Amino acid sequence: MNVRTLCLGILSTGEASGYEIKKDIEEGLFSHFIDASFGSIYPALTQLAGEGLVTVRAEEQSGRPDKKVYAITPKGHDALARVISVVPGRDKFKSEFLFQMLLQQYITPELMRAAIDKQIADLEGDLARIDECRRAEQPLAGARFVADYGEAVLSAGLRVLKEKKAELLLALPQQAAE
Amino acid sequence: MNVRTLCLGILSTGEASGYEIKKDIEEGLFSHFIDASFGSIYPALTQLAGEGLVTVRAEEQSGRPDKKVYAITPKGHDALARVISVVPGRDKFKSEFLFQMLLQQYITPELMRAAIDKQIADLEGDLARIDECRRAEQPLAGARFVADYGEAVLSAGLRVLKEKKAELLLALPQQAAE
DNA sequence: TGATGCATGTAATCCGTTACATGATTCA
DNA sequence: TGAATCATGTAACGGATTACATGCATCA
Repeated sequence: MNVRTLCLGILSTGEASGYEIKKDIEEGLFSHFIDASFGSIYPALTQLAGEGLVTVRAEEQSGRPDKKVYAITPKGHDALARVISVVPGRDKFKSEFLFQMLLQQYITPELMRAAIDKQIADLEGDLARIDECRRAEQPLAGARFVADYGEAVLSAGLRVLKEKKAELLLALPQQAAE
Repeated sequence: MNVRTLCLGILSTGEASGYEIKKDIEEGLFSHFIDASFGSIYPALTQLAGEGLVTVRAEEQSGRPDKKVYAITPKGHDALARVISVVPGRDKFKSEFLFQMLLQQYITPELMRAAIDKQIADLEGDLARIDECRRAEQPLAGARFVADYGEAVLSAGLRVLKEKKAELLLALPQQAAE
């Protein structure tokens, strides 16, 4: 699933500018299972507009570039329905953290601790974000399910991490645990 | 973290050919948080050998191309220790499945059911793989932790999915649930 | 006899990130 | 005064996937 489809999906919930789409991806319900940068979002929107799948409207602003507000068209809805109508591919999960834990013999106890603490902070941050999304009323049908799924997965990881942290640090050469 | 480092990491647990490395990535402990294809593994190994971070030994075989067995060198160990000694980046999780669940209004009940069933099968497959890894004795220090973490995360997702499956299917337009 | 596993490699292509370019406003 | 937010865009570059090329052995 590419940025093109992602933009179409977000626009299906209401009009938005490229900048706002980026924020949705970073802070919204999409945030914990999708990524995209401006460098891919802006070209995707231009392309989508060129194909008539979205419309553009320039909103004038003082002291800033015009805000380009995109809205999905019926043709865009059709295209979205089409690309989304295939059995989805496998989830992809990449974790430098787990790679590091596997190869812990090569790192210092300090780095080990820093890595674990960062991971805990990341997970807690993600959970907080999901919580916020829950508060805000979501226009999407599956919002609650996605929030529940994300919360379950993230808090399961967090739980294991907190349980095993002391053990992981104790197993290291010298140096006491926290 | 790139395929180069990944190969180095796998070779740190013992010598292997490119083909075997691929199998490790697909079936071993690495499988649920890393991906790589032959198209990236073979060039990475050639590069690594060129830099003296690994050695190559050709094992003759009947009726097949020589098997090239790679082994990490002290220089390779140093390089691995160096690249691994930074606080890891954020986990990256991509899920077409969750995207589809969010946009469920656009898909048919049949596809919905197929997607959920596939996700359940994928998760169960991953869990079975972790279980197998646990049985096999792992040379890596963090193996147990990574297995525990992976199992917790995957089974949390699986639990939610099974709990909400009926609900998800009932929420759809016509068509009865299973 | 046809799929799957073993075994290596290259080239085209895709898709995306990072960095750069520009610049006003607002908050601390 | 310096950072963060708003706002859009391009170009260089990187990194990996996919498809192609080759071919024997084994199992069902």
